[in-house]
Amino acid sequence: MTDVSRPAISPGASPLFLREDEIRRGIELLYFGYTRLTNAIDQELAKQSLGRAHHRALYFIARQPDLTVGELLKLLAITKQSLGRVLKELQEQDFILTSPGVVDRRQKLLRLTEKGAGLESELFRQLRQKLSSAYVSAGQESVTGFWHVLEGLIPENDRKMVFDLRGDNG
Amino acid sequence: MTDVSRPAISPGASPLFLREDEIRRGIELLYFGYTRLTNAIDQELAKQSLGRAHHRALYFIARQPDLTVGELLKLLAITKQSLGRVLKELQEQDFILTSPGVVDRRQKLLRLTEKGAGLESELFRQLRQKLSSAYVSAGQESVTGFWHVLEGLIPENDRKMVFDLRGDNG
DNA sequence: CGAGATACGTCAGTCATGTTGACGTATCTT
DNA sequence: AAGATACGTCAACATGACTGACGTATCTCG
Repeated sequence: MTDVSRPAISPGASPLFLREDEIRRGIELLYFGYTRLTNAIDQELAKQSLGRAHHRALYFIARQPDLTVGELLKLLAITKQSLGRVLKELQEQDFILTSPGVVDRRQKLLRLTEKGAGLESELFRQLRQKLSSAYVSAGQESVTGFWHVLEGLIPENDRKMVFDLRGDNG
Repeated sequence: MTDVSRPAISPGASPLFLREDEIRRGIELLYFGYTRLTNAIDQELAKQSLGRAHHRALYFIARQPDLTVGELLKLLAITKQSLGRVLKELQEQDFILTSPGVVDRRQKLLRLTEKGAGLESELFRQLRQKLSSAYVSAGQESVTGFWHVLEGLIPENDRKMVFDLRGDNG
């Protein structure tokens, strides 16, 4: 313990030894990065008189066609009343369509119309532009680090839900 | 072009060639990671009858004591009417105090009271818990990658503002 | 000095998105 | 047949954003 220039405990041994500034930097970058990414599509959404809430629904339905209302509720973590309004508006404007569940007829399966798929892919295109330029400027190794840290922010109980978005379809 | 199983151009050569799945993964992790991190302090805020908007103001004032209203407006990117309400409530509940600008008396300098500093540090403690456990589980190299990608999401024009939060004070 | 720009505040109305609570109906499970 | 589940819906309300208009104090500069 004669060398005071470094902690006796190796960096990263425990969360308690992380410097405050590293945490604040993460908080700030997450805040600005997230808001700037989502800003990227606000104009396009406004053209269709839609908001962020509509986009989130649209996104997950695109990601998992024939998603049920219950599954979407879990992903969005909002009340069914809130989601109901959003889905109603999306349906009225012909962005989504629904069908009764095949195995369980109480369920309602959600799917994009052609119009909905067109909008979603335009919105995705704009998000991809921003995100891939960030990926490219940071480099592939940074990208996997980016993923790993974010995965660590998701509580154990929610991880399966998030990971299940990948793999079982496109 | 006889091998359709891989693109002819090497991965990462240009943003256009990034696989859709890598982009969707980023969008989803950013969404879930960000919301789960911010969820971490909702209960504590509710105890004080405050919301997320109050926390954001509190956070930046803690980060840059004697911040002006105009600077805070740029950081938050909301209207002065919205911010006005938030600051008024924070002041009424004795979390912040203001003083006229020294060099320019039109300005209003914002600063935390002792009570405000206490609350901010408790909220920070909870955010740090979540974020440092993510940092530790991902490893230091992942953390720098995480930072680099997020920096790439912030438009050139905004970067100085974000980077200036560091360095000139704690 | 005086005109205009700037920093900040404020009144008034609106919108988007979330909440709680209560109830109704169809369908599935046992 | 009874109860659980999936979904819908009515009503009231909270939060945090917005636009537009206007007022005051202070600074800057010709």
